[in-house]
Amino acid sequence: MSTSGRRETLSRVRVLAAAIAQADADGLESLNMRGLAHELGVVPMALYKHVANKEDLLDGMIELVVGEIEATARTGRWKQDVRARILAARRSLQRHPWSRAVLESRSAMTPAMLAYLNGLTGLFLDGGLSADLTHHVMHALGNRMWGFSQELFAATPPTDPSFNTQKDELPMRFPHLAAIARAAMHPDRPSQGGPGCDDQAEFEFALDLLLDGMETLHAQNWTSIA
Amino acid sequence: MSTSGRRETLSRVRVLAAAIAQADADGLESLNMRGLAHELGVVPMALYKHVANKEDLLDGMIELVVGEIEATARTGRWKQDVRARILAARRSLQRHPWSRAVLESRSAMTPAMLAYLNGLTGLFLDGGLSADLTHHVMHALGNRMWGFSQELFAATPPTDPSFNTQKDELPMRFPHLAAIARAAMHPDRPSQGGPGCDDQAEFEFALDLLLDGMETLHAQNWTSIA
DNA sequence: ACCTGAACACCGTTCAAGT
DNA sequence: ACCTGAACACCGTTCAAGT
Repeated sequence: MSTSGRRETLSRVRVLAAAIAQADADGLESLNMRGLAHELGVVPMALYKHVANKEDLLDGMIELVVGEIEATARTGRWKQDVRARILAARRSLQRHPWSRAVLESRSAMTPAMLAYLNGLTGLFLDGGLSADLTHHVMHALGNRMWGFSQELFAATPPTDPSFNTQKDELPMRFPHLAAIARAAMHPDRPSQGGPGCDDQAEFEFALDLLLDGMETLHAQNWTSIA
Repeated sequence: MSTSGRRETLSRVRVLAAAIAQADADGLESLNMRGLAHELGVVPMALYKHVANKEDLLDGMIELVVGEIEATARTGRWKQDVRARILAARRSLQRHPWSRAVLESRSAMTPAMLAYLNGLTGLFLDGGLSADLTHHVMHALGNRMWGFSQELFAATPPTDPSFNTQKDELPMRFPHLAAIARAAMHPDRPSQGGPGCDDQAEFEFALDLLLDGMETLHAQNWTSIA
């Protein structure tokens, strides 16, 4: 009952931190207001003093996580700096597997998100890219600017009811997929993200592909009003 | 009561079609089993004869929508063929604004998704790209292969409680974002997807950036075991 | 004025009672 | 055996009754 017990006084960041811990531990679908309140040793309604509702809770969680993205040191070479910054974002957000779904479900920007976007944009502009090109390459980066892999392609194939098929039949029906899956198997790589795929390597491949393309456009003095 | 009334006999595709219509009309969050049953003039439990549960319903909706992607004609030039196929996917999925969220929430592939992936992969392989490179470029395409814009960057800025700020203060806090927003304003473009952004143009810019980069790698006989 | 338990309005889905 | 209404086990959130 006393304030000196194991019960600390509630605050918004304490609520958000507990929510993050819960989502980290048991997944986003396990996060609910009642359980979160129980975890904090308070009655559910007590949470609503610190968050307006569940949407606000999710906004706050993202705000904290995005705010932790490391402001990487700058070398003056924009391509390297952008690369480092995005890989830093990836390190931060990968620690919270739920962050991708929550980020993508947000409809409004938070200050920390805007700050990250502003910083990334500044790296391009300071590198000499025009505002026009920078605007376009920011769009081209898309959600990859947060360091997410686009894991949909790597999702597991089967478990469909109408799929009453031996797994041996899959290569017959989808021979091209089988071919590239075989190619990915060849090297003895750590299997992660997909069958035989190195998720980090795939991410960096895609990022470098984009960055190199941007560099080429910049060198060509690309403009949208062609 | 008679089967000749306005009540047609229920089937899986009729359930799925009604669910798609509902999500198209009022958004994904408005889709629920009870309301869907009401719409179809049946009792909620009747749906469970045709879909195992709500997850299965969502799987089926995606299956139908992805199955409608046009199998575009082939010219023999892989870059052009991939471009056309992806823009066809975009046309199909853009008709259903909920499809992005549902697709990305799926953890297992459905047959129609595998068929689309297999077809797209085949365009690269038939174009002469190695299985190794094709595997990597499929990852690099990521969810853009479905034609989604990565709209997170274009989300609306404000509506944060701690953001007690005149909107005039935003350019001061995020000058780089203001600079590229100004650049996007310049031409008299149809505003869509973001402030002053042409969503379709941005999508094609990013797609072409990727395709051109892939072409360069292919010309260089790129391999992952460098 | 503040806190909080019960209650409300929803869900997806189970289950048992009816036919 | 099949269908279906009621019920169950959850939600997020409101609200009114306590202090």
